[in-house]
Amino acid sequence: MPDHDSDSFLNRQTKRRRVDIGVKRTVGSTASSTVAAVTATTDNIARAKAAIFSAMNSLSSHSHHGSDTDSMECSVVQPHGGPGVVSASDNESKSNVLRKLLKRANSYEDAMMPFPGTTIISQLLKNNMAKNGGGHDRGERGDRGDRGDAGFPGSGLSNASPDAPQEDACSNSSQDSTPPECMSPFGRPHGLATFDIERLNDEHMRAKRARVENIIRGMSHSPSVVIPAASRHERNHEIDGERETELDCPPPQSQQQPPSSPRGGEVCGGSSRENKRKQRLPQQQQQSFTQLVCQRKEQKQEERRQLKLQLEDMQKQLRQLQEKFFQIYDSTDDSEHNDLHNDLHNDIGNMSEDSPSRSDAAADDRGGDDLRSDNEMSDLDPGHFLDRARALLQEQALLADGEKPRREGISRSKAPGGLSSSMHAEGKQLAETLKQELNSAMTQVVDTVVKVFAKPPRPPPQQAFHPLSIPPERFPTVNGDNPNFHTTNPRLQCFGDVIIPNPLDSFANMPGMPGATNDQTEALPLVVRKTPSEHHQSSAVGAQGGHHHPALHPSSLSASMGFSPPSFRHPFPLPLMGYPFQSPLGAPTGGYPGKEHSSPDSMDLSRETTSLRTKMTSGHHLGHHHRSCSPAHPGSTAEGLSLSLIKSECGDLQDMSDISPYPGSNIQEGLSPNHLKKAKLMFFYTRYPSSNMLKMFFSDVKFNRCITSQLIKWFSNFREFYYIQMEKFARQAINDGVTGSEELSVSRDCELFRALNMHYNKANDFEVPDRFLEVAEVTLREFFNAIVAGKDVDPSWKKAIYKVICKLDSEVPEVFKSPNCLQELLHDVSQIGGRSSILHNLGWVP
DNA sequence: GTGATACCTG
DNA sequence: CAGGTATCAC
Repeated sequence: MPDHDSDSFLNRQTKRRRVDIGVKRTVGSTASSTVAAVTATTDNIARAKAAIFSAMNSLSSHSHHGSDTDSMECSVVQPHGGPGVVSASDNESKSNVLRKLLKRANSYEDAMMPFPGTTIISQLLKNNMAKNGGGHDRGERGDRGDRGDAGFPGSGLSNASPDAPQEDACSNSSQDSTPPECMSPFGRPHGLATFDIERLNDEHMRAKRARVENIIRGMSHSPSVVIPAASRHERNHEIDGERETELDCPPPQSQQQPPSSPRGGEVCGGSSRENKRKQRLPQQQQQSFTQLVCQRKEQKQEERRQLKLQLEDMQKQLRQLQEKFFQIYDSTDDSEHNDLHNDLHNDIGNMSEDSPSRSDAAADDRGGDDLRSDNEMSDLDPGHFLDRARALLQEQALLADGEKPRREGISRSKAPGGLSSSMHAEGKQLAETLKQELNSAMTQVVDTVVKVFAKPPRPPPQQAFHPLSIPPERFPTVNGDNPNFHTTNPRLQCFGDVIIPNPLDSFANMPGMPGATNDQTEALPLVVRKTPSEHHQSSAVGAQGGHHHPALHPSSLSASMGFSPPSFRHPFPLPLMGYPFQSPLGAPTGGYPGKEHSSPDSMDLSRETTSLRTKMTSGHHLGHHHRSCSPAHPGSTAEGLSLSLIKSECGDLQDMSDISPYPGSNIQEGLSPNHLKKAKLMFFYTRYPSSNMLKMFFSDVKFNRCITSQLIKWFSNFREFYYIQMEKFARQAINDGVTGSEELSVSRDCELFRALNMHYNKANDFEVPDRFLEVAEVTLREFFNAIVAGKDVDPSWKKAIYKVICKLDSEVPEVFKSPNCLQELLHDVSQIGGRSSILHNLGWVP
């Protein structure tokens, strides 16, 4: 609304300005121009309509213009001297009415507008007034007249009116600061007796004159006359616009005048021009004066016709409205109908009166009605009253805008009063019926709305858990895992997660999850779990079991292994997160002091989770445990409510698409210590893994930007340490007197290797591939040579080495692709104890 | 502008 | 190991 208002306001202003300007330009065009202008602006139209509507009445019935009216009109009217405008003829009366109406419109506009009399209407009025008053003075004079209400000095239309006057006018205008509010000056034609026609003629003439002058001016731009426009003040702008301005300010002027600028802007751009114009005008005017007058008359008549038509139109509409109004009552109660009818007629009759007086009259009538209505009201059922009011409102709604205002007021006021006691009973029934209907309608609407709101966010409760309950068949797994075990297709889950169900719903539904396995039952709704068999299948390598939630599956291998497969999703989605939560795991068994993160900030959470993870790792390597960072969170609630998942973190929905290609495995929200360990081991094979590779080998992690970045960062850090060690040992070798890189070698016994192994394979439970030793040796030599060559002076001297090393990456054994690779590898080592088995798994053993 | 990387710092 | 920043390539 505000915008609209402001806009409208601006528009109005603009329009107004424009109009004003237009007036000035055309000046003389008055009637026609005015009409056009009026039609041009919707606002004006609306007002005009209202005015006309009221005027309509006056025209049809009485044409008396109460002095009150004038007084009411204040700014505009008063100046005129109200009574002054006595209508001698029908035409005159009409014109007066219109004038009043227009005045009103003006008053409205004035209030809004910076400039008082700028409105077209006001100008029109002025013109009319001017005619009456001076009938003859040229526009210029009129202007002056404005300044001095009393003045109206130069009534002489005298075309010839000399320049002096004109100039004066300018100066005067500037001097006279006729309050803009009062455009009336014009309006207040002294010669009230003069006929509208005359006035119109005058106006037309002036307008035409002005136009002609403008044209002439434009054509004959005589430089000779240049008068300093020292005194021009725009307050006159109105005047100028109509008269002097018209004359003085040529089109250019109008152009120059900034619409927005207040009067000042209105000042004719070039005083010189004005002067010129003024001087010339007289001549010009004389020439075409006759023609102008004729045209003016015609225009005016046309305008009147149009206005009449409009009024008639409105009257028709009013009748229609009345009919409708009565119909309503007819349907309800005849007796009342009559009353209402009468009332309405009375009102209408009042309306027909002059608008101003009408309003008063209406008020009076209303007073009477009110009294009556009050009495009746006491008997009236409130509901009844409301119903009636509603009906009326509806009716009104159907009607055209312009006219309604009045009617509404009337009808409303009457409505109550109109209700008769007889109607009371029936009315009650009607009211009841309406109430019921309304209630039912409202109920439906509410239900609909509720449904709409409830559904979108996430499918009803059950849907929320769909991932779990949906039959496998419907969601074929990508990796070909046994569908039966894949109730939790990662991808599906992800999508499902996107929509966050209402926590309450989730809880509510939890118990009844259909088709939920035992795990599921225990588990949280969103938790995705695999059955033991599923776990095995899910892993490429096969073998690991442990995807179960520790609590649920304490015996799972995972528990024993450092790696716990993540299979559990957080049941409670955080409302703010647009993302699903997979709770990584099981750590949750409550083993972790983990914190619950209710914080919506996913980013922070992610970091936090990571940190926690890291800490946890270092702190306690919970044997089983959490693979994902989020692990910590779940902890607080045994249920695994791990809000931690919240961490969907960085997770952009986009990232969802990055989900690992291996749906078979459970996807975790974050990286766990085990992932770190795995990454370290992978470093023995690849120093520069691509993001795709990482996704491949960390298929159990839901990849998103954060995860990817983190993994990359891990490897970056690994490299950093690696190269630091290489440089360190290279320099050490140099210091030790090593002369050639050939002398350098990296063996499992060397200090360098131990340092590296300690860093990447602290537990030393992993057999470092020989290939790594080779790469390490190459790297060491590169550093050695570079340093020896003094390349280290170059800040980027290591880049060359990096290039070499990055090409030495070897393939990472498939086993690493398994989420449970650590379990497998370590398990084999620890449980089986056979290194050979591990090597075998890694493919290192033939 | 973004992502990847290197480098530095804590 | 993570955070931050700078650089480079796309």
